Amino acid sequence: MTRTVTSTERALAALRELILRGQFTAGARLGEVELAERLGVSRTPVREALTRLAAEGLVELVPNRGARVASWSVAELEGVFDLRSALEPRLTGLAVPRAQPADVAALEELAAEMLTVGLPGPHQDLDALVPLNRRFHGRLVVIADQSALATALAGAIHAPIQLRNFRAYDEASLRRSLAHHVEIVAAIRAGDPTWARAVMTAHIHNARAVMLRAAREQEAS
Amino acid sequence: MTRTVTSTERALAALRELILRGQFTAGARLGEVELAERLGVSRTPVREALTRLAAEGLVELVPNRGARVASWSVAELEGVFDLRSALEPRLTGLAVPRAQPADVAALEELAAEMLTVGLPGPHQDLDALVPLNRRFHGRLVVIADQSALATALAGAIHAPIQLRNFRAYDEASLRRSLAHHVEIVAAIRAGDPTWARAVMTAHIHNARAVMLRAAREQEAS
DNA sequence: CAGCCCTAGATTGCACACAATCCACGGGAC
DNA sequence: GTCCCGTGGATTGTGTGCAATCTAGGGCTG
Repeated sequence: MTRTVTSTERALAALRELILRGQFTAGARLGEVELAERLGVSRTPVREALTRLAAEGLVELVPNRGARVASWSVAELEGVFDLRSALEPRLTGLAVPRAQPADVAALEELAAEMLTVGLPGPHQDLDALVPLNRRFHGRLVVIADQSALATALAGAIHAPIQLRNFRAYDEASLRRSLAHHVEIVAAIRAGDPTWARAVMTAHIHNARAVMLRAAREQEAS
Repeated sequence: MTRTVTSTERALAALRELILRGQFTAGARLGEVELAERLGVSRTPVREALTRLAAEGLVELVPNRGARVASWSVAELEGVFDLRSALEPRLTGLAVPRAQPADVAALEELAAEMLTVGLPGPHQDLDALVPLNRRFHGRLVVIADQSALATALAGAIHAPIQLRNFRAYDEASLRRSLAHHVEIVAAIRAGDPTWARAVMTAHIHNARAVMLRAAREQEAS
């Protein structure tokens, strides 16, 4: 009894993955016919996928002029990180009392794996860090089980995709970021929401500093 | 040079207005053909309007089973108000230094008008309160000019539409709510973001208490 | 009589064709 | 040379028909 999946869903998932993986440069035009051919469906599901991605904030939709991959100015990025720092610590705090042992184990494994591929050494692979990071933060959202918060966050977490790799991080910031994940797991294991919230706040502000620096450099060029 | 509007936009605006005005009961089925006839367009723009409204959180979209007017459980409502109390005071604080004299005047007029139609007396008209309230909060969003925050809020502000009239308010709560609007304008005029944030926080928690009580009663029935 | 299957009607999902709109590129006027 | 305007090609917007899917109801089986 495999649930049949509609073309729209496939197009949506495929497109989101393409964008998140950075297959398009920020601001790149997304022609409907081109995407339709590339994904092997007609324009109709492509259009629907595009409007949904626009709602997620991944693409920008201009009437009569089609879709572009979303991009953010430095000012907008500041707003986005401001938002994240309001929402994500709160979400983390809510997740603490709800986390099951399986959740903690999963988070712990993700955090450990990120240490492996994130730190300098033979296993370093900064690109592998991106999906792991997404899964870590995504898991927290699932645990918290707050649909309103989740949808509100969805629009914000995708924002820094244009600086989507971790190459923007200097080594000190990267080590901090990886350590934060581990510490968040520790706080959850200890059942201490205040601790978890605090670390998440630091985590986001650390990322904010890195991203804004990178965005400023990029904007200056 | 009147900007031509697409059928989708008209359908979107019309549908949103219908839902917000409470022309449908919460959970009501929204058939595509029925809406298409009612709005005088084909199914295509209706479908697109529905997906966009789903993104706004006004309708729920189930694959192969169409659209329904969104509804919220008590638990979800709690989450929504939690979210609003995190975002809207912050937004209000950001709006304070940005408000122009014209903005303050507009807010003041709205607050005054709400007093007129809200308080018991010959001019009382609780239904007229709804759009005024929307305009007041919407104006604050415009003034703050924070697109990320605005989109995050958009999903939350529509939530209580099923209890969309102000009849759920007991008189004390209603008086408080109306007074809050006036006081927010005073705080903005004084250029005091802390004051504005505080009143907005109180405003939302006041609404939260009313709405949750109403929702519980409704759910119990 | 309860439960299951199967069919019929209704509804959504998708593709395609045509209409409306936009954008780039020349040609002309000043 | 610069600006304006018109035209052609490309792209998005919309209508419609058909396929896929769901839901309700009746008849069959145990």
